[in-house]
Amino acid sequence: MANKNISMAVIRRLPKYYRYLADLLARDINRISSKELSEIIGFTASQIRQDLNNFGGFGQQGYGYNVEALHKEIGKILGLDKKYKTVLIGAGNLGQALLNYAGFRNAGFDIGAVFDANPKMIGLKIRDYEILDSDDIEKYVLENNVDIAILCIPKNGAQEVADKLVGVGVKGIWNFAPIDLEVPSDVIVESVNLTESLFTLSYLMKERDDEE
Amino acid sequence: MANKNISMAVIRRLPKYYRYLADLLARDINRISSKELSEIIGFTASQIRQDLNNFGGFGQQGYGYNVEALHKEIGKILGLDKKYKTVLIGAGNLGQALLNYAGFRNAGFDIGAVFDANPKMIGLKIRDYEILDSDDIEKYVLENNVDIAILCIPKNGAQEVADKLVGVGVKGIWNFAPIDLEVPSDVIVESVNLTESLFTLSYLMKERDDEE
DNA sequence: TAGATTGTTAATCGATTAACAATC
DNA sequence: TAGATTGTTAATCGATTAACAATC
Repeated sequence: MANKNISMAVIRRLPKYYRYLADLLARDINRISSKELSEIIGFTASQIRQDLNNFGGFGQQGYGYNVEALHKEIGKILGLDKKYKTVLIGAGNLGQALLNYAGFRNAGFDIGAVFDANPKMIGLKIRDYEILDSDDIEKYVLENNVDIAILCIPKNGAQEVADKLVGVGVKGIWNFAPIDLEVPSDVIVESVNLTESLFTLSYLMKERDDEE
Repeated sequence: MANKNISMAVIRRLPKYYRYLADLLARDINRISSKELSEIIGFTASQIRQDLNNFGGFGQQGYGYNVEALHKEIGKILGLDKKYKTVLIGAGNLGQALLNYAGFRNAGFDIGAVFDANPKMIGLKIRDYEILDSDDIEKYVLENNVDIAILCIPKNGAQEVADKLVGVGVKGIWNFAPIDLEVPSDVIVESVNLTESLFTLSYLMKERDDEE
């Protein structure tokens, strides 16, 4: 066991630090204080120092932080140097959008195969991937030691697919199905729920209109 | 001004209540206590009662909550009965995936037009929509009183497009570009950042592996 | 009525912010 | 050295949980 329980609030700020530091690097800025970073990222300087100190003392009194070094450190903290064998399940529009998404390679997620349950899709090629039959997922996962599955399937059936995946050793799921998957505690689920995001926008728009 | 400042934490739980109540309705369950709901949704009964009481006393002592009535109330709180004129900007894979996404109609977001900057895309038809030239967005927004824009374009240029949209009166943006848009305080931005979600998954996987 | 469960106040917990000694 | 800024402790703020009187 490595880390003293880092809270989710902190974890979800890390990608933001990483992104803003990359922007600074691109602008050839190689030194930044928590105060300056605070002004561009919108967190308090105090919070920034607290957050970073969860993982180590990356700064230097009187100087601030070295942008390149800090960026690299946060990349390591995020585990972007690790490689994970990944499969994509569901080759509909959203699945295809994700397949075209360059972010995977940067994050070390190597998509090995794409599956779909629709007979009309099986055998088609998208982006170098021949779409495989969903019935063969378990076999593939076992033979290829797949770590992570990206789930782009409808709500119905998502839990069953997740159960199957967990049964053959998948340890992480990036879930786009609008459902809260139930998995054992050693399996990680990170969900992107478009409906919840849209409903939140709806709420905020209504609240905005009420304030007039 | 209507509501005494509801915290974001509460707001982001509302869609989840709405979804679980819909599930209960579909199973013909028409009465539920905070304790029972707690067991299926995973929040404490106390939190559920606190959350709901921000908006009114929807329950009845000794009885619990009427599922159908509560579902309807939360729908109203979320503003799902309101209609918003919407445009989709960026007709790439993700844009197309969203266009096929049925959720919009339920949430009252009526997509009136689809835009893209790529000359090869302009004029093509997807799902009854002829893709229009991004150069004509401002004109369209003004003429049609568009309320909300869905932004499915790359990071570069996203801020400029947002500026344009705000300039012609757009009041809400559902943002899929991996950037923190800067907008006036009366404009709502709800972002879905896939990279941040993926990086969070990466962190949690690494943390999980460290614990072995 | 007795039992159940809410609405709401009070207590606790955790996260954010402020402050400042340490130190580069 | 003097000035700047971190790392870290203490204070504050806000969100969650517990408790219970009100009441259906």
